[in-house]
Amino acid sequence: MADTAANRPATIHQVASLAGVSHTTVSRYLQDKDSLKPKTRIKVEYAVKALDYRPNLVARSMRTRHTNRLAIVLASGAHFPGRLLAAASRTAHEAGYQVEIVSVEGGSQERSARIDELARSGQVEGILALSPISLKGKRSNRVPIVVSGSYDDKLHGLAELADATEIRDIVEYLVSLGHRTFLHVAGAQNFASARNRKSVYLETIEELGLRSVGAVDGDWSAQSGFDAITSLPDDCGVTAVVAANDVVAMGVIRGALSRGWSVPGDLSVFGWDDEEIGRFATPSLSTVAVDREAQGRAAIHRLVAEIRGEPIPEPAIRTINRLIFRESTAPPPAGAPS
Amino acid sequence: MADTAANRPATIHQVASLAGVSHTTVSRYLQDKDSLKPKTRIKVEYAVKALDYRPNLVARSMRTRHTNRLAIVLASGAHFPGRLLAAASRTAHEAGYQVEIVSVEGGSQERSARIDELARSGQVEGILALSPISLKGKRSNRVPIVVSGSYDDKLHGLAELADATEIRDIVEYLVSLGHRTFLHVAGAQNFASARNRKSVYLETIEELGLRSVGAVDGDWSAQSGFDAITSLPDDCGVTAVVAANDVVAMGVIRGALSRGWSVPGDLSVFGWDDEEIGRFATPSLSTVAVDREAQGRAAIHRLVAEIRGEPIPEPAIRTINRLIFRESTAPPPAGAPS
DNA sequence: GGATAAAAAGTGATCGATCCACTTCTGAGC
DNA sequence: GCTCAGAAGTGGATCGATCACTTTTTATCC
Repeated sequence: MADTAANRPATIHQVASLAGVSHTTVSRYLQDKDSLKPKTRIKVEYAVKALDYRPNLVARSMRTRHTNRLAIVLASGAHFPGRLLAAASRTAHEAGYQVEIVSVEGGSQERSARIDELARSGQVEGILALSPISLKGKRSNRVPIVVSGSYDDKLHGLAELADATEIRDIVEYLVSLGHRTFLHVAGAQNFASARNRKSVYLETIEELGLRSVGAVDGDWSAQSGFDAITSLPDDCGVTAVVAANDVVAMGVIRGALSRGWSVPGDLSVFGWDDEEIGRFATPSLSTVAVDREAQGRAAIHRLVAEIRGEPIPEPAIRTINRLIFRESTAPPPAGAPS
Repeated sequence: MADTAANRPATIHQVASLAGVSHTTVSRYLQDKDSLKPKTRIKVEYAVKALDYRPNLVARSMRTRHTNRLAIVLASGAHFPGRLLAAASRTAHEAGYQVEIVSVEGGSQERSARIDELARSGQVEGILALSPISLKGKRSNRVPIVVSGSYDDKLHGLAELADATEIRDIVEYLVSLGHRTFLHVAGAQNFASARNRKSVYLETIEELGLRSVGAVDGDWSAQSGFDAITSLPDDCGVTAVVAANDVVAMGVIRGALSRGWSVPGDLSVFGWDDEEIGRFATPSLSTVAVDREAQGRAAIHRLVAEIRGEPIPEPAIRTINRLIFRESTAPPPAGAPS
């Protein structure tokens, strides 16, 4: 009906003139409906509805100098942390921000370049990086960047310690079953979570006086787990594997079967992430249930605090990762050295 | 050095005055570096570098009325189509668009509302929906919306027919092994891909004169596959299951084992998606390798064409889905009726 | 009823880019 | 020297909001 020649969306001025008020009044209405006299409010309300008016967010952003948008950056190709993102998204929403997920291809430096570009384009107010990035010295960034703790090491304390603790718990559990000789198939070493788990694994092995036949650097893939097992010498004596995550664990199990080792009869395998398939695989996977929702919430809270210049919240409620014991772990075979 | 009092990013005017040219010239430089005389270009180039100038994209968008941004919408809980997104992202980039992935919670109507909001906020120029949405009559949307064919039914021909064909191929393959009695565990029925597969399954059963003990509606989860199998009567005689995807197939297998049926000895199971874990599961999954990259590219091409008012590209190169035969399928047990 | 304060509404500038309609400068070719 | 075309400058207008002020209206109190 009231379309302009160009068929453009209605502007605040059109609303104002239809309502018989000034554009300022409409603007006030948009920000706080109660600051208007009831009679005026009704007029504006009517005009907004009649013209099907939606404020142009680009114009608003330009004037207010903030976009109310956050970006979450992750490496394309890497596993997609769906639950974390959902929680992060919801948390950001509650804080008044829109979230946009940017999947960046290429290596670490390419990603960093893209993040830098994003940071300075004026399009987002903060960035949460879920993939490892290398921000070299030159960063005079305009917006806060939070690198999630469970994926890199800038976010001390958020989830790192938790990661560490559980690896130790896993090893201790396996020891309690009788295992003495271990293997760790680590994740990609540019991820801090992978580095942390690996170093805690090594520490624990040393402190408890156990034997490790290696801590193999993988890339989070099932293939890397498979390769790690199939390339072991026959007489290595390993009876328990701590895998970087559930997918790697699946590869480890398949590799073990391919050499005639039964799981868990000859080899126990522990995963990480509690993915759906782990519960239904055969054998089902012992794993670590990670509170991804809490991680997502915490990361966004931290980011929002940085944006607003508020004190950074302490990760008071430590994320609680729960060990889940299923079929892939059992006591070692009788013949194993102890 | 040249920071303003407010420490704001440099504007085009500051660049112009440092370079000793007009702001118009700088603007020209930004759009086409070659339209400037070399001497002028160098001056501008220097000023841009010295001030570390980045054009304010918000201001630019406001004036040009386009944002060069696309949104890909997906349901927050659903499985994340990583490969498709990566390809879509890259393709969009090549066409000059930034991609933002919006993960929307809630049901179909909530999602549609969010998409509508997105469509009219003036923030994106096109939307690719990967989750089922119900755009009711009232859509007078400002921007094109493409709903991916493999996930819903607006995008005729992109992948629907392909979907259909492969289900038939699967059944025919199983028949060639000797199977006569089938079960289909379908995906969530608000997904067109799930509906298509189901109807092609039913058609094929009928046309080939086979027996189906049911086409159970699931929700893409392993649990739904597990439940479908465990709730079958003992004497149903089923020897082959066509699952909605690999995760469902895992659940089916686990369910079969839980009732003492061996896979593939007593029951053959076919999956869909060729996910990494399927290759390493035990038994490894027979499945359909889907060309997600091609789907992502095609969807973006179509969306960009709609945005630019160009003719919609025909899905000329049909996405080729390849059947992969692994351990989860074999001839039926000797005792099965034929 | 009039003074006064508070609330409501209006006016015009502003954000940082592009676009427009000109004018002016520069240099090559004849 | 003249013409002509391309490059560059000039000075605004424009996009659609918000915001700092100013002005008008309303409410309150004596």
